[in-house]
Amino acid sequence: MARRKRESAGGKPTIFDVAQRAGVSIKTVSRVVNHEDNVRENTRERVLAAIADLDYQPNAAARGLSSKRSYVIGLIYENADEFSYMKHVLDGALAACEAQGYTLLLRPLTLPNDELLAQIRTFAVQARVDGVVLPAPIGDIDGVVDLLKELDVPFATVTPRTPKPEGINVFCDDAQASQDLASYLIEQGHNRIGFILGHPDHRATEQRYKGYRQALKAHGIGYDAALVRKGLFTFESGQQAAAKLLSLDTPPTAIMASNDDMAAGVSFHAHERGLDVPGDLSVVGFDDTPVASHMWPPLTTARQPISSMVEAAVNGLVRQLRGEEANLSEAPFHCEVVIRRSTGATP
Amino acid sequence: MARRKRESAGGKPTIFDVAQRAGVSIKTVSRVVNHEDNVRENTRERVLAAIADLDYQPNAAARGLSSKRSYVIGLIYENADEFSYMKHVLDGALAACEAQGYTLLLRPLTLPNDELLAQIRTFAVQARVDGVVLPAPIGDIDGVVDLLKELDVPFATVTPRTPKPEGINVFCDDAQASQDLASYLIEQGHNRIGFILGHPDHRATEQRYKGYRQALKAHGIGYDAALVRKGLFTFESGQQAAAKLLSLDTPPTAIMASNDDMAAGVSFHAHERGLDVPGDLSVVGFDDTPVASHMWPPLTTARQPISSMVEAAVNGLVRQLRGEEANLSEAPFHCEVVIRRSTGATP
DNA sequence: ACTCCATATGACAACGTTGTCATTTCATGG
DNA sequence: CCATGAAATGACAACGTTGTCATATGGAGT
Repeated sequence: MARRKRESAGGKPTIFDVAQRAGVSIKTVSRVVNHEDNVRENTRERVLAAIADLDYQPNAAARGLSSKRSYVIGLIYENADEFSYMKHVLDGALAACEAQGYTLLLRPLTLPNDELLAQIRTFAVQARVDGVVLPAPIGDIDGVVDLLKELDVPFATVTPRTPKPEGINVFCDDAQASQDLASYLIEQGHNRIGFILGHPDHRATEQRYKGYRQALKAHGIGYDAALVRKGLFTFESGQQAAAKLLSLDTPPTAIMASNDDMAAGVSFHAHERGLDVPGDLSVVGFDDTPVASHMWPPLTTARQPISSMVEAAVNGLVRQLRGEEANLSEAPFHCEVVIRRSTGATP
Repeated sequence: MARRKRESAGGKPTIFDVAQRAGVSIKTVSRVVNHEDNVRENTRERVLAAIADLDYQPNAAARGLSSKRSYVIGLIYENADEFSYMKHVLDGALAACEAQGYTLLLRPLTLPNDELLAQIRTFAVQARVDGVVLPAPIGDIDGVVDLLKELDVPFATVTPRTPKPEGINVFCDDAQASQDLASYLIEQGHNRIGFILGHPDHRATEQRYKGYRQALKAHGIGYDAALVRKGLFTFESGQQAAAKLLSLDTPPTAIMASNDDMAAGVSFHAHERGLDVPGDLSVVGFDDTPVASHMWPPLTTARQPISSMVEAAVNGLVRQLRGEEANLSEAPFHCEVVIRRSTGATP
């Protein structure tokens, strides 16, 4: 007269309650919940009705214990002060995880970091994640991808493509966007355009630099090494690079920074020198972070669809975890150029 | 000759492996792992050694299934465009969770939102969180706290204190910091000081307004309602409020905005009008977000120890979950005033 | 040495799923 | 009407911990 287990106590309904109500075995309920084949339509409906009636929610712990999967995806990221890029990463990752029924587990890391690989190993093993997403610059770092392969943890990177991409890789046309920005400046009459490189550990750095050179070449403008300075993607490094560039005997009339923070630094320094932007100096950034539209003057820049890229990465990862084809498009995501008031015609 | 279970397969070591190696029962291993009493020092050491030898990590799913706790803390937050406040919230929450052995589960919400309570209910029930952290402005919203009490989900709020605080509440001295900022302006010679209110749903809004009025009163300056404008904590609302204030017959010589984004809007608008900051207009913000130090001129503002506050909230919550006294200090956290170049003497 | 009690340890049954394999059901063709 | 095999369903044992309760151990007091 009674099931052997779960005498329908006051707690949350379990798979037994649903099975009893639908008049089937727990295994059939499990099949319905997990969208498995070989369930008669009629049966499926009865089970779904019982689930709805009882407001049944599968117990994640039990599921994880039995299936040996955690339904957790790890997001390993650089925890820099500037977080606007990561905000978009987070939005995309959360949206995709939610849609796929996965939980997102955050693992911030500080860079540079000698123990990086050890920390990632600990995280990957200890947290029992089913897979890991590696946005730039983490996915760019030597050894990270190899480590995850060694640990046999599925992963997806969101970072400019390497010659031989490993695992799932989502990327965008940084170089093209950079070229478009530089071309725009050239069309405004600029022919001495300063360029501030990004952090050398970010693969995007070389892509953006490449676009700059391509634009010069396409317009027949000679390359001047004095106009290219190193930077670190920080506001301060942008200030410093701007100071050097504007102290040249023939200073540039426009400066392209490899990201918005450095561009803000350039603009800040120009103001300190009493220069007008864009009257005396045009300034260009990259990323379209909030600071780009809120600083004065607002910044001409390029916007990456970061959330969508990360969503695509998570979706690909989940498909792989489910044993399906990862099935990622080979085409890069497209960056959009945003023209604002920080750029104008040659003085 | 063999245990009944777990013939030491190739997989991860389990509590059985540790028990065998240490020559004790699994229950004793469990006791050691969970820091329970009544384990002889000698025994504890043997178990710990075995754990270290095998690199044993308890299985979270099994633990959760057995103990009926998830070891997950939910963080419900407003997913605004501007994320610098949330970055600090996140840092604090992650740090505390990591230290306490809990996992953080993120639940972004968009505001305003008619289905807010339903969404929170779904999250709290479905995600099986052990507790929830509610930073401002979520913790300020009518009904949220009551809902969690009804659901019997432990929670901690990080938001200005109400007359009768419910659950764990962590807060800081917003009003005092605001008063200090206003006093500083008055000491610089300003006596017509504009004030831009924050979003009416944030409890911090009234606190910061209160500090402004207290400073006026303390210095014997009359209150002028025309100098106080509504805002929404956004850049745009700051611009608009500044436009109104600067169009007055006798415009203010300084404007206090209730946060940095609005202050950036004020500064932006001042530039559009051709005004010099701080020569013609002093501008003050609140929060010390990255934009405050990166905009031109850099912004005088007040900095809250948000990470520490959220850490304290999580720690209090965890203590409560463990059945200990929540044991929170009654003293508010202290905000620090940061003087930068956006403020100066009266023109 | 012996009792007694607190302390330390162990045996074993949950916990709620999924995986494996056995069994039933159903349509189909002979 | 029966044999056949595929589709549908079910029985039951994991999964790795913690909670409960029973039992062993050791030291203090006689």
